Amino acid sequence: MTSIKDVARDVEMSTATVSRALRGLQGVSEETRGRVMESARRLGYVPSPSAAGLASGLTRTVAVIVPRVTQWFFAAIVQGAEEVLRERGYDLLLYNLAGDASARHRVFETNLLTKRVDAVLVLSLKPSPDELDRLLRLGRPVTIIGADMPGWATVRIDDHEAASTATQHLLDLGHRRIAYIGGATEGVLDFTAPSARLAGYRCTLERTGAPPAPELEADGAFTVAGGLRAARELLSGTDRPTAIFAASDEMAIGALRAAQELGLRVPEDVSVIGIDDHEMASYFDLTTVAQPVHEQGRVAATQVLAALTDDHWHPEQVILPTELVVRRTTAQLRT
Amino acid sequence: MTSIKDVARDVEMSTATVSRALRGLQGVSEETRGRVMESARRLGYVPSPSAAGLASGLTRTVAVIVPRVTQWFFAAIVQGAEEVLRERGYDLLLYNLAGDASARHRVFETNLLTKRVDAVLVLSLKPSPDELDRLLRLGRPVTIIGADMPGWATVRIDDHEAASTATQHLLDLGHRRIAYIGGATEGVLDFTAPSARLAGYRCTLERTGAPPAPELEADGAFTVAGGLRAARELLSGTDRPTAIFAASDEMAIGALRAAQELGLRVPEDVSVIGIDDHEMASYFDLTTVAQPVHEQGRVAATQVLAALTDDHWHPEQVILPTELVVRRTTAQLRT
DNA sequence: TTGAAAGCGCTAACAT
DNA sequence: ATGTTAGCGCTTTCAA
Repeated sequence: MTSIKDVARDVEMSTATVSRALRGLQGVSEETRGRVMESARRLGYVPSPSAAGLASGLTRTVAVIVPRVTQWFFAAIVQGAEEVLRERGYDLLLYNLAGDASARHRVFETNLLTKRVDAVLVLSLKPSPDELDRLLRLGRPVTIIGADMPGWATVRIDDHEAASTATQHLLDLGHRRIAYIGGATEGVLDFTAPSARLAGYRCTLERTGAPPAPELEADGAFTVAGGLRAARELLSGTDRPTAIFAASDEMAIGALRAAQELGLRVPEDVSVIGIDDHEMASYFDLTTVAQPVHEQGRVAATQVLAALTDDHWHPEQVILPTELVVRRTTAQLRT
Repeated sequence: MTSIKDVARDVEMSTATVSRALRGLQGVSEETRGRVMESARRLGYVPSPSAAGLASGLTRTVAVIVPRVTQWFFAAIVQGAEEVLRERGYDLLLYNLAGDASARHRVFETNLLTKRVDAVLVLSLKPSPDELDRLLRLGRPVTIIGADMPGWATVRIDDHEAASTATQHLLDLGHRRIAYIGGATEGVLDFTAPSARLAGYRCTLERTGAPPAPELEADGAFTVAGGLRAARELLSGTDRPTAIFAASDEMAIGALRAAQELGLRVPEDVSVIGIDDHEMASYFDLTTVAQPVHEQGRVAATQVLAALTDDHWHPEQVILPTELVVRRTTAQLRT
């Protein structure tokens, strides 16, 4: 393996100069840089990240902690983050918790990340106080995506508002019995969105004078299967809701399925709206409140990289806009 | 930052012994190991992967090169691989090409990976001869998933057979005008599955005496949108096919959509079958040839780790079984 | 603009 | 079972 030393010998210069030339630092004459680059190429020089990391304390690697890569939403954020990291020459270390508490424990509790990454991106997880403490002690930039964590750098949408938009859309269509399918407001993969969305739903309903009814609120675990189960329950009782607001498109898709199973037509018999604008949403004709998923990944990555370079940077809370996308699963209430 | 040296000083032993104790090597008395562990914990010792990597030449990191994480199929494989890597204490470096030729170039051409990872997993990509050459010169275990590359360690399904199963299912239902939606057999994100599946389709048709008709073969680019476009075309002509076999579930979902747009009922007017058993397949009632996606990731990861530890290991070609899953998008031909 | 030299934190070969 | 001793390949003062 040819090292910086071989190149130095080849161009008859010190390794220090070669290192500087290779990294594009200033204070190297153009002629020298040219000779170094040429020699490096000719000798097939490949830098050693381990050696650079050991010497500089920087790894040019960012950890991304994700609840489940198999969920389109998370994968899209990862993709966004990867793009900007790659552009800037950073590598992405993926930690997929996949609903596994021990995986979560391993990533947060052991100081696994300490000397391994320059920054951390946490997706849609609400770290516990203890976990936050460990993240803080990493002494590295951390950005949290999709959760509201005051004092931390975050990138998210206004979940309360998004839920409000969805609920209001149904109200505007004349619906009054509006069910809500959400998710546990705490647990292994908890984040702050579920509670904010639930609150947005309740608030908006209350403004109409209609008090939220507990029997209209169900847990769909933010999965298609969960949404299916929840909607089955909601729709099979007597006095069923005329509309369902699911806090995620996947749950909404489950709800569509439940309606179909029960012989209910959408939107004639029941309207359904979700949040996300999932890649499959348009194929289900799903009305939804779209959020810029991919973009959240890009912004978060940009943010940690800025923290890494800017001398005095301080945590920022970015809130990205959402937009109501009306398709064909919501319609005027039939009287 | 406390290092191995601090622990050595604390327990009054050499760094070599501490290193051995920490790594669980044999040749360390139980008493010593205990004291070292206790001291390490007490001092808040965190190992430095860079230092270990530099000294040992091993990074305990595996690169996973994926066409697009946002596609469920790839994400599921990544998840499978991540599980076994994590169990064994390896980290996963994600390289997402996302249809970007320059990203592909960057990963393969520059020797980015050389001193960075211990092994490489390549998903559903057919490396060019030049790329294969570079992979080979990494001198590291490489496993290719979803492509048929003789001489290399691979994990995949029998694509020819899977396509045959799907086609035969349609034939068994009485269909004769069976269209095929596949994907380019070369390009930036090419792999060997498209051609094998096309061949399986053609072969099976030929056995019935029906020569494959070029006008029944379309390109759906392995995406929902592509499948939609292709099926629109196929279904709007005169003498339209009575069944469509899409080489992936996503394209099949697009085909379902096209049928719906054109006012055709599935399966009464047209049968549709896919390959994969995508997580959304059951919600579309899609008949498909299921493949063990997650498992392919696990097997591939297990394979490279074995290559890393076994003294004399040689590349193996693992073929995982597929299974016809009949749902409600295929039915007997109506005469 | 360049060089000398120390050292980042660990592993591994060789001793004992 | 434990210690000694070289590095691994790079970055980073400090000097020139």
